[in-house]
Amino acid sequence: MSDATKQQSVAPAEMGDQDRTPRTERGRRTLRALLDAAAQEFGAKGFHATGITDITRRAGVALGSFYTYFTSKEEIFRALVTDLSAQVKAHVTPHVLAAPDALAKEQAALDHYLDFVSEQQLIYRIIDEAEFVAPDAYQDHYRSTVARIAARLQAGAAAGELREGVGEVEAWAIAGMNVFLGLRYGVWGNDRELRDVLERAHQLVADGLRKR
Amino acid sequence: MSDATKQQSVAPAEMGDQDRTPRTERGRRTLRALLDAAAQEFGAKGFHATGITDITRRAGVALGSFYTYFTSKEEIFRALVTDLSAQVKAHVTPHVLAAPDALAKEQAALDHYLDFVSEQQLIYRIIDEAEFVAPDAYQDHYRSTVARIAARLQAGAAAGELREGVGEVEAWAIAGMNVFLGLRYGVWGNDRELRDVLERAHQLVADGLRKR
DNA sequence: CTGAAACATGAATCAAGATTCAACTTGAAA
DNA sequence: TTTCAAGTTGAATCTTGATTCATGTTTCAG
Repeated sequence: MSDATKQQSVAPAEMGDQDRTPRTERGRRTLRALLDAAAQEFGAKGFHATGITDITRRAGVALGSFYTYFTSKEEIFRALVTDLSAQVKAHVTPHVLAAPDALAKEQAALDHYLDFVSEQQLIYRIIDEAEFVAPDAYQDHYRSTVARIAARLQAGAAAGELREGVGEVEAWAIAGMNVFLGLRYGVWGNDRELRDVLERAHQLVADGLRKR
Repeated sequence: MSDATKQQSVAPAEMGDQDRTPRTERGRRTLRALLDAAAQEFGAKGFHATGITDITRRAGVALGSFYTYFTSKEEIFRALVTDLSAQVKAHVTPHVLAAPDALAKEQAALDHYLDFVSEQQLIYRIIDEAEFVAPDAYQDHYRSTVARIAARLQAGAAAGELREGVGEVEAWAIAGMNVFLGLRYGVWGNDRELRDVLERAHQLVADGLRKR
């Protein structure tokens, strides 16, 4: 519960009006409790089905306190998306950096992405629902994710490990592949071994479908 | 407007209660108008932001008439998802059948899927939102879509055109790829030439990323 | 110790919008 | 023609739940 939103610096929360950043230790604790509770509730029931009261109840906080930290339900959702996006990145990046070559990097990325999704199952759905609740946050997430993939691919090509000319389109394709595999085998069902999924996907990315 | 939901046989609409299938020509016309209007409204504003009144207003029908045909907002949404799912299939299948070999079939599938998405932009988002509004309809859609892809791949392998052993996992990967490319280049922006996207994606699926 | 400034509280307010319903029309079968 | 099932109508009802606010309680700098 208290690790859904670990070391986050959270939202600026300045929105034209008052500055809602907590000034006290007590305040920071409450804010954290609200974010963690919101992650659980939104993750389990979705944006529209969860009420502010659900969030405050789970956080062990009075209804009115919510508005000390957020101006609306959308605002906390948006903060959560930003935070989760950073978490995915933080979870995956070190393993990518540690991988020896371009193809291994893509495999590592998928591997630890599947990891994260499997662990965070419900919570991960928040990012997907953002497509409808906070489209800009959703686009930011995927645009920056894909930008990182594309940069890796180009570096790999420059190093002579990948075909010349790979770039943005290939990056979107890989991102889509990863997301669907995560949804199907990480969230919907744990039937098939993730290791098997990983190997098959990687073979596809590396060498395609054609018989040789 | 009147072609978003062309020759559909629409929903059974029997749900434990009365049979709401129209018995008159007039009734069938109204039902059609409601479905078309709903597709427009849901597509443009999303499920929660569109009211029943928005739908009936656009359909040129009184509020109460809605409940002659549907028991709830969710029900019409579900009917729409089922219908759109069938439309995508209908749009893509003939071209797949016409393609000469396994790889060409996958290319044709992506090609005409991108087509459909580009044409139907907003409307297509309905299927995506179903992940949260009608999860079972969403799963049905993708499970059956993927089943078709997997069957094609297996047939291709049997014909000696594809690697041995390709199947479900590869099919999910391809589906994810297609969906993301459709979202990025079909819905979000028409910047890059779809032909270029198509070629790059196909090369990836056929031969992978590795330098040879 | 003391008094703002921060923070907490939850009943009351308010708006939106889904659903119901009783009265009215239409159209085609008899 | 007549009649009735099918279809139409929109004002009224009902729920739900987000947001406000007036009133307490805590914290901490000085």
